[in-house]
Amino acid sequence: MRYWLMKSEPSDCSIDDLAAMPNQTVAWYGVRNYQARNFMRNQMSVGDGVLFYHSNCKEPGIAGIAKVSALAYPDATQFDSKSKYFDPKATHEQPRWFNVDVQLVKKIPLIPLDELRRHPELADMRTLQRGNRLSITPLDPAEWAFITNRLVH
DNA sequence: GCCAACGTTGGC
DNA sequence: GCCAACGTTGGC
Repeated sequence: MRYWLMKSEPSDCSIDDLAAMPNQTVAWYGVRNYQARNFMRNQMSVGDGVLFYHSNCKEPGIAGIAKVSALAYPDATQFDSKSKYFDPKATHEQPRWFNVDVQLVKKIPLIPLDELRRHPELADMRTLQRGNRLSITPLDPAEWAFITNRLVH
């Protein structure tokens, strides 16, 4: 059992969009960064905890709790020439990109980024580090516990 | 819209 | 394998 923070642009898929999906589940397609892909493909298990983070928006922060609901499988958009995520170098025999499914556990009152930054317990969180751009980052169990027990109201 | 930071690409 | 150029991310 591991814990993750996963960024989503609300203009693309917000917490409310996730809540409106069938089974409140979304395929986390479109990741085109090898480190983030490797986290999904090599390390994620069904049941892993996910903090659903709104990025690149007016109020960045944690918008909900979710979980991994399906192991990584080939990202369908890499084969779709009409998709902006199309990858001509990917084949069905040798897929390059993978995604897990993420299912909503609960929407929470937004925990803004500046609040996360105020807590010394979270000083080492990868997402808060200078220059970090990874859309998927692992969380320490202690960080997960602090956020879900202390910051979620 | 700016721009710092960082990943990727491709010529050599 | 180096590294400059370029593209993207994402907070502000």
